[in-house]
Formats: sequence, C-alpha cells, structure tokens
Amino acid sequence: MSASFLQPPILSFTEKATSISEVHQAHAHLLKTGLIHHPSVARRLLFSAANTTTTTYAHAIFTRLQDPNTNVYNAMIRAYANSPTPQNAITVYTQMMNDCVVPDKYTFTSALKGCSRIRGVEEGKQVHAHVVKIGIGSDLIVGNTLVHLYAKCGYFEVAREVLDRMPQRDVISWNAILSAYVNVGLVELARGVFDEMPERNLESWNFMISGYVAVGLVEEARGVFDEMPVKDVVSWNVMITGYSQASGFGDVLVLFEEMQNANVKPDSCTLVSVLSACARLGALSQGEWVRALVKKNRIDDANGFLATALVDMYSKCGCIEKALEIFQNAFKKDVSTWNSMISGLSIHGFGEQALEIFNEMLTDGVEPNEITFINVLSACSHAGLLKEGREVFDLMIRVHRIQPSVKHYGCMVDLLGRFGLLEEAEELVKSMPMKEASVVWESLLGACRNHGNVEKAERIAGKLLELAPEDSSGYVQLSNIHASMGRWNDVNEVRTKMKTRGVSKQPGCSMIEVDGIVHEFFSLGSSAFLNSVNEWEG
DNA sequence: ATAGGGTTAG
Repeated sequence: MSASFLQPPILSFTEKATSISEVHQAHAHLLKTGLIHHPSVARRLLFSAANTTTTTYAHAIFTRLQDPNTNVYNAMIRAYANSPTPQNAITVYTQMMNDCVVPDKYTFTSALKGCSRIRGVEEGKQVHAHVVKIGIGSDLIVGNTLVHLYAKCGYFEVAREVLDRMPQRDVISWNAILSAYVNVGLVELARGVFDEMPERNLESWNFMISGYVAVGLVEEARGVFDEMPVKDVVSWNVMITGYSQASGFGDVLVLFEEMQNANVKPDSCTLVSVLSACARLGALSQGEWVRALVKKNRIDDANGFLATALVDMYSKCGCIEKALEIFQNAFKKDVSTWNSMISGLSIHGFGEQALEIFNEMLTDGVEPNEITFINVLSACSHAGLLKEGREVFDLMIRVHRIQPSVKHYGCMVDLLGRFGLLEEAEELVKSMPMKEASVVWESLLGACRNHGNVEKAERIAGKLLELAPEDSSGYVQLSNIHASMGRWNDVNEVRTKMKTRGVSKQPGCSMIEVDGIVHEFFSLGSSAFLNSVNEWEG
C-alpha cells in the first residue's frame, strides 16, 4: 500500500527516521498527538529506533510495548546482536521464550549471532536445540549462522558436522570454517578446507592469503595471491601488509606498482601501508608521489590514518616542515596523529616545539597514551629539558594514571644522566617494578661513563651481565671500562667469558634514499673498541 | 519491515 496517501506524515517520518534525533523527534510528536497509544504505531517507532546505533532508546520503547510480537522481539534481538553488548540479545531471546512468543528464522539468526559474538557455545547450543525443535534447521542462512557459531568458538568438529548435515551449502558455509581456522592461526587446516571447497569467492581467497600472512608465511601467501583468478583491493592490501610485516619494504613498493599496473584503485589502507614502507626506507620521492595520489584521487581519510602516515613519512624522511604542514591541515587528528607529530619533532631535536604540540593536544582534549609519553619524554631527553621532563613524567603517572614502562624509565634515566644526576637516576632504576630492564641499566651505565664515574659504571656493568648474560652490550661496556683504566687482565677475562658463552655483537642495519635509489648499509658500531670485539670473533 | 561471513592500516 502507498503509505504516504493513507497515513499522516508523522507515520512515514517515523518509518524513515534513521538517526537518534529523528527518532526522538518522531517520538515527541507521537506522544503529543496520542498516536503512540496505537500498538502498531508504537511498533513502528521501535523498528526505527532499533535501526539506530544506540540500543538504549530502542530498549526504552521496547519495555513500554504492552504486547510485543515476533517482529518486535526480532528487531530488539537484532539490535543487540549488532551492538557492543551482544549478551543482551540472548537476554531478550530468553525473555521471548518465557513469554511464549513464537520464534522464526529471523529470531534464530540474530540470537545466534549474539551467541557467536560473545563466544557463547552453551547459549548457542540452547538456541540450536530450539532451531531443531521448531524444524527450521534446514534453512541455509540459519545453518550458516550455526556453522559460524561453532567454528568461531573453536568447535571445529561440530561446525563441520553441521555443515555436512545441511541439505544445501554455499560458499558462505565454507568460508565460516575457513575464516575461523585463519583467525586462530591454523593455516594448514584452513588450507585443507580451502582445497576441499567446491566453490570459492573473493573472500575465500583473501582469507587464505591473510591466513598465511598472519603466521608469517609470505611466500605461501604470494603463491595463493598469484593463483587467484580475480583480485580486489583487499587482496592487494593483505599481500602488501604481509610484506610490510616481514620488513620487506622494498617488496611493498614493487607490489604497489604492480597493483597500479593492474588498474586496481588503492584505498587509504593501501596508501597507509605504502607510506609506512616509504618511511622505513627513507624513500621520500615515492612518498611524495603517494601524497599527490591522495590529493588527486581525493582518497577518503575518515579516521585520520593517512594524515598520520604522511606526517610519519615526512618526519622519517627528514622533512619536518612538510610533516608540520600535513599535521596542521589534517582534517581529523586522533591520538596517533599527535604522537607521530611529537615523535617527528623529537627526532629532529625540536624539544620545545614537541612540548608545545603536546600541550596543544591536552588543550584540545585528546587523551594521551603511553606512546605519547614515550615521545614527549624522549623529546625532553634529546633537548635536555630537565624540569619539563620531570613534570611530564609526574603528569603521566598522577594525572593520566599511566604506569611507566621500560621505555619511559629509559627516557628519564637518559635525561637525568645527561645532567649528571647519577644518584637520582640510579634510584629511579632501582624503583622499577619490572625485571627485564637491562636497557635502562645500560642507559644509566652510559651516563656514568660519560660523567667519568668509573666505579659506579663498573658496578652497573656487572649488574648488566647478570641481567642479560646472552647480550653483548654488558661485556662490551665492561671491557671498555677496564680498558679505559688500563686493566688489561680484566679485559681479557671479560673477553674469554663472552667467547665461551658464545655471545656476538649484532651489526645494525640502516637504509637511506639517494637520488631515488634506496641504499642499505650496516653499522659495525661507533667505537674502535666495538670493531676490535668483532676482530676477536674473526 | 527483519537474516548469514569480524578479510586489510598509522
């Protein structure tokens, strides 16, 4: 029936309402006119309210309906099943059963979805029993929801049994098991299902690639990727992410180029990964090229990830002014965007500016996280801002209730050490609750050596050896100290200890772009002594 | 009027 001719405009408005405020408006009007007292009108209001993002309003209307029917219950269960509190879907379902309202296939799919989302197998089994009792078990969609439930809860044998008993299956039935295997890292079993499936869709292939990527099997992922008949943007993104996670940043750029040759339009997710690779490689020109692409194609950056990646890329490629420009023009900034700007300024030695940005962040009402404080403290340390660093450390603990981690302590020890406040630094290190803190001790040791406090340095180096006997730094540091005092017997002793324990110094590796070409180089340590350590090994 | 797959990222 053509609603607009037969009913007052308020009713069609009620039906079309999609936002909370529209539902609210409709509600107010229905109350004023008394139309709300018609059960069918109240139900329509509930259907609209159940389609909004919040469930509280829908629930309020729901509780006032005097005679809720199947459709009303379905709407409420569905709303909760998709909400952040899916447990409530089961509560409403139970209430429905107690009220003896007869369920249908829509009731079951929503209730089972609620069970899946809280991983409630026991609840799911109850619903499953009802499904069988009502005789709706042969429905394809209900069956798929059941397979999904059991697979997601790790009941793979049950999931498989349900699937095998279904009178008909489709690709979604198989994907439910495939994706569940992938999500718990059982990639071999996923592969078995993948090979067995009578049909596959794009998602099946994408699941399989992401399964390999998740366990670090990039080559296997690439094999599946190359085999797939049609790729979408997700396929490319998953593969690019795989290379990125395996630190194959060069491969990221190569694959991105192939993607464009294949005429697949990148989305913000692609470009975030590519920019991150550019940042890691120091590949400025490619990064700038991506920025132009973002502008030209007006790529959507609703969550601000792209802005963050651009700030990071420019910072790491040495262009702090451009990073600032991106930051200031960013349409949306979240905590990571701020973090990445603070980190960039810190890296470039602009401690005061980093603090300014941090304060701006607080004024803007953005809640800083533990990364923020690592970046701010590191900025203070690099720039030698002692008073500010102490204040920030205190602010982090007292106001923002963040427990300092090893990295936070490390920054503070660096900062105190820089000013020769060795006693205070040592007290701070001793106050640390965590055990795996050799990095912090190392930092303190460096400070002691810089300030010529050899006795303290020696004591701490010994401590370092106890804490991390498999790490080269304690040995190297201790040898350095002995050598600086001309105690060659002690140097020899440390050297032997290091050798017998099979400890070796790992060379560092860096990359930089020169004239559009990315170069890789290894560091063998900054001091002549480190080189001599390497000679011993040879 | 309503239903089934959490694919990717700073």
